[in-house]
Amino acid sequence: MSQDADGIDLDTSVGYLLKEASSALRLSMEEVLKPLGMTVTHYACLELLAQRPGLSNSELARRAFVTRQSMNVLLQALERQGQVSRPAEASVGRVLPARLTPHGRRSLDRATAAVRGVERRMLADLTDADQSAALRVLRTMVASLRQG
Amino acid sequence: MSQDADGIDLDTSVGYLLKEASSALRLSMEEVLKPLGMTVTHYACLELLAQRPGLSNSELARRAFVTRQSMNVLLQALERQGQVSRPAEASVGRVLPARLTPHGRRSLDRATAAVRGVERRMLADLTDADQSAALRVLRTMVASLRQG
DNA sequence: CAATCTATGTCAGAATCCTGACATGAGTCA
DNA sequence: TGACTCATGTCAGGATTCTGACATAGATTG
Repeated sequence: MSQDADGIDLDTSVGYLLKEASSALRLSMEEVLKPLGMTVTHYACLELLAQRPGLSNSELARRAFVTRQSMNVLLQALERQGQVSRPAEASVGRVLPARLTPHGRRSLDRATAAVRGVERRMLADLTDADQSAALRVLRTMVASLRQG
Repeated sequence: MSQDADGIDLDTSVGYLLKEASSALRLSMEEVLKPLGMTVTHYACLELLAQRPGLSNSELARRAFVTRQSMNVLLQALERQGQVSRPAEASVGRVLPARLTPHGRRSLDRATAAVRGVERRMLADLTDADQSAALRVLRTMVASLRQG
């Protein structure tokens, strides 16, 4: 039964539970975003632009955990829909800073309300101390993984 | 600055950090599994079969967080490679119980060692109490999300 | 100053995964 | 018993995402 002789016990593995929780969260988000005609990456992109206006395609990709190629096709679609605007040419280097249009802002507001509901449900049975602990532990794990 | 007026603050959002941690973990796992010619889902499938021999394709899919269609093409490939065996026809219903072959078992052992190293690094800076708290909090979040 | 390195945006192709659908077998219930 | 529901394995098609590659611009380094 020990983890040393046998494989990794999935029921007590932080890694497996991390994947499970992340998967459940993504599913719940897709569920509430679908009626709004939005995907999770789509929402993430708008939310990122709301908090850091002028983020580049590559930066958005990194923070949304997709490749810049994927983010670029999304940005092109969002530009076509008038939710995001980018200058025709770069003022410095090759970076094209993206910004939310008023239309994109309205889309985001609807999505944020929906997503906030999901996050609230996810945290409903946790105390404030639990949530703080979760933040600290998750940040520690990310840092440890990255310095590999 | 409040979460009520503005959007969701990504830096203090448990949901965003969950995705970030999960993404970092997946990246690290891909990194160590690639030299072994294995994907994360591939590894997950073998690990699941080691712990619950006889799991069906659909069950494996659920526990590996992919669709049964995706798991099925993986299982077919693993059968071709001689890592997994399934009976030609079902003895009851349509369920085809899958099992690890000795060859699959050896592949899994190599992968488990690699993955255990990743998980160990991820948890290196956490106390036992932290890890217990993480397990409890993650389980609570999963349960809350599922009863939506 | 020149060479190298790094990072960006973008294009094309391939791989992956999912959505939709079908037939089959088991359980449920009137 | 018969109708209904549910779950399984599987096939085909499409959508999404990634891998690889290229030219370009800034930073770094000798």
